[in-house]
Amino acid sequence: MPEGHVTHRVAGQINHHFAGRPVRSTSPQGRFADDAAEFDGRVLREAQAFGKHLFVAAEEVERQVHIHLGLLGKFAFTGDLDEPERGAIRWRLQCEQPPQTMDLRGPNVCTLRTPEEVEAITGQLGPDPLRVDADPEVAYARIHKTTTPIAVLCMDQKVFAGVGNIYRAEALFRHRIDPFMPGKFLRRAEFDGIWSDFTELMPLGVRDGRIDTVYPEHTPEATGRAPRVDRHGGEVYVYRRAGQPCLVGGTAVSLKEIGGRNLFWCRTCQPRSRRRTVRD
DNA sequence: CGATGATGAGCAC
DNA sequence: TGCTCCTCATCGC
Repeated sequence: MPEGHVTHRVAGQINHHFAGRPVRSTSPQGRFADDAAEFDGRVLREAQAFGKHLFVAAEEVERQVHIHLGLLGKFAFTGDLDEPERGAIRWRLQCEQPPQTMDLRGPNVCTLRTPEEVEAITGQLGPDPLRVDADPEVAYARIHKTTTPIAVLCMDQKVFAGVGNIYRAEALFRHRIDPFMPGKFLRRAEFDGIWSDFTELMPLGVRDGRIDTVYPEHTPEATGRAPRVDRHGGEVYVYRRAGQPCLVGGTAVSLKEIGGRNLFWCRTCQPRSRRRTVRD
């Protein structure tokens, strides 16, 4: 479940359940065993998310656990200290009081990083809409000087940290932006719309644990349509709705692979723009 | 460039 | 039963 809202949500859960408490740290699967042992018996200090990257610090340990979920990684929290070791658990974190078990499976990255390495990783990232210190001007400057399509830029972690396939498709739809528009031709108002969508929608994703992007007038309750059924659970306009009617105009939603990822958009609501030569 | 791999839920067939 | 996938580093051509 890996867009930035998941990482930030998990950071909150780790802090809630483990921060300030001594932990058991193991790697039932074995691949993280030596590193996990460094945290074993320590007091957990803090988990922090930067985009899709998660860092966990413990007292008296210089290095931090660095986790990137990739496409498949998942966290599972339970209040059961005897939770069966089902599947390949890369990292298991437990505390006694109150009882809590956290299991991490299938991450792209799970390793210890020195403070210098942590800084190098976070320094590569663009502004994260879920962090209060995020500076959107950094993202605008990068978009403003390239001919790369805006749909690709929205997924570039050096432009927006934490944004993934769903939020990019939905933000572009909500602002009726042609996904193939070169970044340098994006209008300032369009950029502001994208950024404000990320800063409004992603915190809702952190809070609810699902991605909802439809305006009140397009919800199932407002229109009488059936709720969406998909693994991600949220109400969206175009993501993974290829061939189905657009919720606004009825046009079949389009799908095209671009940059190795599936892009969903509506050709009617997000028409190919007239040639643009001047930014405003 | 494209292929590969971490891994398992959810859904189509 | 099999395919997809909210990702991205790495490898080979």
